Amino acid sequence: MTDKKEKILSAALELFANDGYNATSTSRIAKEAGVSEGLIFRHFGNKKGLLQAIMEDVEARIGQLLAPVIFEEEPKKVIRKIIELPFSINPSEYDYWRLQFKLKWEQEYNNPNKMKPLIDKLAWAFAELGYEEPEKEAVLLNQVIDSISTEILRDGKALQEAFKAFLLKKYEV
Amino acid sequence: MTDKKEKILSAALELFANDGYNATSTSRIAKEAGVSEGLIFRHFGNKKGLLQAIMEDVEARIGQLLAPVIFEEEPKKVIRKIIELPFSINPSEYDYWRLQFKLKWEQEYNNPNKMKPLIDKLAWAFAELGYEEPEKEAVLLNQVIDSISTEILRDGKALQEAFKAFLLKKYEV
Amino acid sequence: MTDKKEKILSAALELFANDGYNATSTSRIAKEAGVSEGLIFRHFGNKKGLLQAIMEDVEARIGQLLAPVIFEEEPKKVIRKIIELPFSINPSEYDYWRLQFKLKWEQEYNNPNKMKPLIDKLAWAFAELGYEEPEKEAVLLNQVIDSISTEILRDGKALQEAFKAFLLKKYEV
Amino acid sequence: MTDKKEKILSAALELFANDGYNATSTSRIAKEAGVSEGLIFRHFGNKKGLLQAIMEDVEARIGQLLAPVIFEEEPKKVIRKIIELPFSINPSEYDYWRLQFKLKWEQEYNNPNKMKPLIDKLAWAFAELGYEEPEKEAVLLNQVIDSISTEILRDGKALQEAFKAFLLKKYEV
DNA sequence: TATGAATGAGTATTCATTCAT
DNA sequence: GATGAATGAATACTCATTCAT
Repeated sequence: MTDKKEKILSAALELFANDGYNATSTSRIAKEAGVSEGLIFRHFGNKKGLLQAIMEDVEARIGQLLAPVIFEEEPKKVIRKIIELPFSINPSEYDYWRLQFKLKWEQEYNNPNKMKPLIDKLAWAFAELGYEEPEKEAVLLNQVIDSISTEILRDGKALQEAFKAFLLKKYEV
Repeated sequence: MTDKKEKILSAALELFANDGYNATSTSRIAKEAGVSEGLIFRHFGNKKGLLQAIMEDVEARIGQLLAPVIFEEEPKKVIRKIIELPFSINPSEYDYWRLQFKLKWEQEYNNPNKMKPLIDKLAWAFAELGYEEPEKEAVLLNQVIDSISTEILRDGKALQEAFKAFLLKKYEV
Repeated sequence: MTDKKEKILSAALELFANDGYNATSTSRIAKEAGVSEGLIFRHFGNKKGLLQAIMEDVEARIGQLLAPVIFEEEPKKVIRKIIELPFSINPSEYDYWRLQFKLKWEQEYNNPNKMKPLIDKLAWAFAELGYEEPEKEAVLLNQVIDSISTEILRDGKALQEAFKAFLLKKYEV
Repeated sequence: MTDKKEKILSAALELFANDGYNATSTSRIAKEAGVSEGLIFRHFGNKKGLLQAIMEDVEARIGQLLAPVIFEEEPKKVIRKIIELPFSINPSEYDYWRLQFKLKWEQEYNNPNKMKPLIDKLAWAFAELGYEEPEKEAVLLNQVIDSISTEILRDGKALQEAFKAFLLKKYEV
């Protein structure tokens, strides 16, 4: 991948994540990336193609983040790791996540199955631990994690630290 | 309020809620409302003014929806009512809520204090019921409600009904 | 029809006729018409719509030009009038005709039936005059007229005047 | 001439002939020719240079096609051969001719003298055969041939075959 | 109040062309 | 000879907004 292509990707990620896809013009991306506007289209075909290229990165990163949870074998640790998940995101990667969350509301890019393996793993863990309705417990915890992530991405992680402790205690993990 | 002004408001609400604020042009709003484009500006000054007018409606409706919870005096009923909240939204009002949730991600329009009275009431209820960390429990439940609302607005309420029962049981309300 | 709409039509006609449809940009049309570029699209939707509006004018004019021939009742006069046809076009209308001829080569706009009534009338005249193969004679003369028109539109009518006399004599009309 | 240079020429010929010079982008030519866009400019300097190179080919082919007429010594055969001319074009060469005819309307490339030797030869033949106004007869027949060619290139030769017989008979050749 | 003509700045995208390799 | 990255100007078209009526 050429230098300029990467510059386009990172400028676009930042702008899409902060201002939204529709509110970001290709001309601003080009300016921010220090690149001619035409180059965006040579590399990505059109604006949507640029977004898709970024989303591939996003999905790769989600995979990386989820891996340690998916491959954890001890039920309690599974739950602990999930609760810690939103806090373990490197702030330098917040833009990826912010974009991911923003796109939830644009049908075209919403992929609810992305979190499926995580929920399945959670359900397994709750079952192991003898919870009565493990699938529902899994969905519930996933929702909480989702909300916490949203808030961290919007307002930073400081406010939520206390909440993490609360959850770890509640789930006894 | 004149007939045409109302038509503009309802056309704009629908379009903003479904396609997003930026992706909706004033010309489409005018067309959908069966009104000249100029009239939008006569009534609301500019596009942002139109959004603000709609958001005032949205906030009024949130108030109406929250009132029965806020004024409930029995702790268990407070919690039950909150859990039932997202299911009690009339589908004809989904657009208001969808818009509200979409704008969460556009800083300018995000007002995190909107839910403050609800969380306070919840905290009070949990305290009454002897929970150890009532404020955190309140935040937790609010987050879950938030997630469920998101999913209902996106995919309809059918899928979530089972989950409601699960929560009511979990909180013993 | 508003003043500015007409100005757009006449600027576009001139430019399309001289430089061709593809080689004429909407921005140049706007400049030539003394009008904002956006107005072209408000009035005609898109560039093709503008061309179509012009072509409707063109066809109306063709109709007007052919009428005296179509309604002529005397065979010899039919032929004479057709031969005189290309010379009777008002130079102020050359742009309409030039455009018409240019578009012959763009499938989308080529309508070979436009001349059908003329050829039919010619065939009738030749039949009346006892020609052996009146339909073919009609096609032949139509072709000659077509060629002459082409040349007049390109180089002016002076050069072709002598040729008109030649044809009138040849057909004894 | 290298392989790739020829591929560019033939791709460009096809596209220019069918879509027109202006409507054909260098990038499409490159794609069609299976060649990098830069190579077009290496070989032909610019887009116009490419067109000129093609037009040289076109003119060579016109020369070849006219030769048998020009060198014919028997007047009747001259006329017969000219009438047969548009039918004797190999369909694999239609693109050359189509382009030639299309460019007639773009002043820059219109060369009305290209047909001069043919018209002169025709005039000579008509004079030999005792026609009263041989030059005018020559121009007339040339025009007819021109029209027939146009139609053959647009719609194929089948429709015009009957017309050829008619002309041969009319001119008694 | 309401319209519809009009605008100027902006949008995504395409184009012919250059240049280092 | 050939490529592919890169550009700057242009292209068709859209947008929010103004204004005379």
